[in-house]
Amino acid sequence: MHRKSFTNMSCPIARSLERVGEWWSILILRDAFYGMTRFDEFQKSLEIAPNILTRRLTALVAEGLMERRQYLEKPPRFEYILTESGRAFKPIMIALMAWGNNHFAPDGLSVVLTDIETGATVEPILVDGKSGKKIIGKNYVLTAGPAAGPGVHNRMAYAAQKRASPDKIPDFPPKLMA
Amino acid sequence: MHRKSFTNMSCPIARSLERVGEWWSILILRDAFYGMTRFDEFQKSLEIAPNILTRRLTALVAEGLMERRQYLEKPPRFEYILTESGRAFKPIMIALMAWGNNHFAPDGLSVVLTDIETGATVEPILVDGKSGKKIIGKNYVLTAGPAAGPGVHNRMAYAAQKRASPDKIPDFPPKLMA
DNA sequence: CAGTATCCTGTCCGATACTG
DNA sequence: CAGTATCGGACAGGATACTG
Repeated sequence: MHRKSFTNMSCPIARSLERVGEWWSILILRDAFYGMTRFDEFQKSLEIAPNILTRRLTALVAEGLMERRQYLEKPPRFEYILTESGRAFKPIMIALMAWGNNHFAPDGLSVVLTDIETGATVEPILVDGKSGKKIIGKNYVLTAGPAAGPGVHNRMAYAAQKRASPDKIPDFPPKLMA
Repeated sequence: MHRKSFTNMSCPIARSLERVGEWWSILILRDAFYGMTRFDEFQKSLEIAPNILTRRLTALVAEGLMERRQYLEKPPRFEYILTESGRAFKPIMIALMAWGNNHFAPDGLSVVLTDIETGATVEPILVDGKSGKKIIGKNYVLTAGPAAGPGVHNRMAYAAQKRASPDKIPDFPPKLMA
């Protein structure tokens, strides 16, 4: 992160990113979620140098998050649209937004999530899709999944789980026991 | 992002980050969520150069995401613990994890979220805390909040909202109308 | 154990000029 | 409109040595 500051600091997402890392790509995705598709839309919005934008866009396409599609034969014109993986990034964007709004919004909220049917402002929270319970604080831990190797994270996750509920320890990953 | 590849590519979070940007800081936060607090825990886990770890840790403290606390008088020993803002980053981490799990997990899930009471694996989804409705796809848009300025995002958000529900347009931001 | 001190390298980015 | 071509600078990150 060697930009002095992100383009639009009144955006809570940008503010969030300012705290954690790098991220032209994410800002491009953000604009894509706003509905932008064309090179110069991104360029004007982000005030990014054209060569850099090309680079980021190319990378996003290579990573499968965006698709470059010709929408005009002559003159040849292209647009950049989100792929399914790209669209699936939206919850992260929303989570970043919520974080920025709740912790780094000195001047009030500059972006909110809106329910398109009711027009109501949404308060995004994470829940367990199965149980419907809110995911908060200490009730949930990151743990090793079926494909995990025997790393230090697994050991810590296993220990955390054991501390919390000794009788409910799952049987994976087998390697953990070794 | 000029590391060749992140330390542990079997971690879906790392895999996610690989797609979007930079991020030692996030990996440190990840480990903090796993329960790590000490310098050498982070160092061993991340295989990061000590000077870089110092730099990142210092930055995280400066940004208010972690706190450096002395836990031993002599010899002086310090630990790094998440602040409230730091803990609030967890949903983003979870969202990143879910994204990685759902879209970039060629070998199966290596990290999952676990309900500490029941031991069940959690399927994290975003919902509206007020209405309880799932936040998916096209039903929700990022829009300008009360503190927003008259930027292009506002115009696009406004347009999107108008397209979706012409009768439910909110009265903010006033500047938008100007 | 918990860092500090140097030096070096890579690359991400910024600025600018130019093209069909 | 949608980029490509060059050049330069800043800083994140890497390697290594050293300290109380």
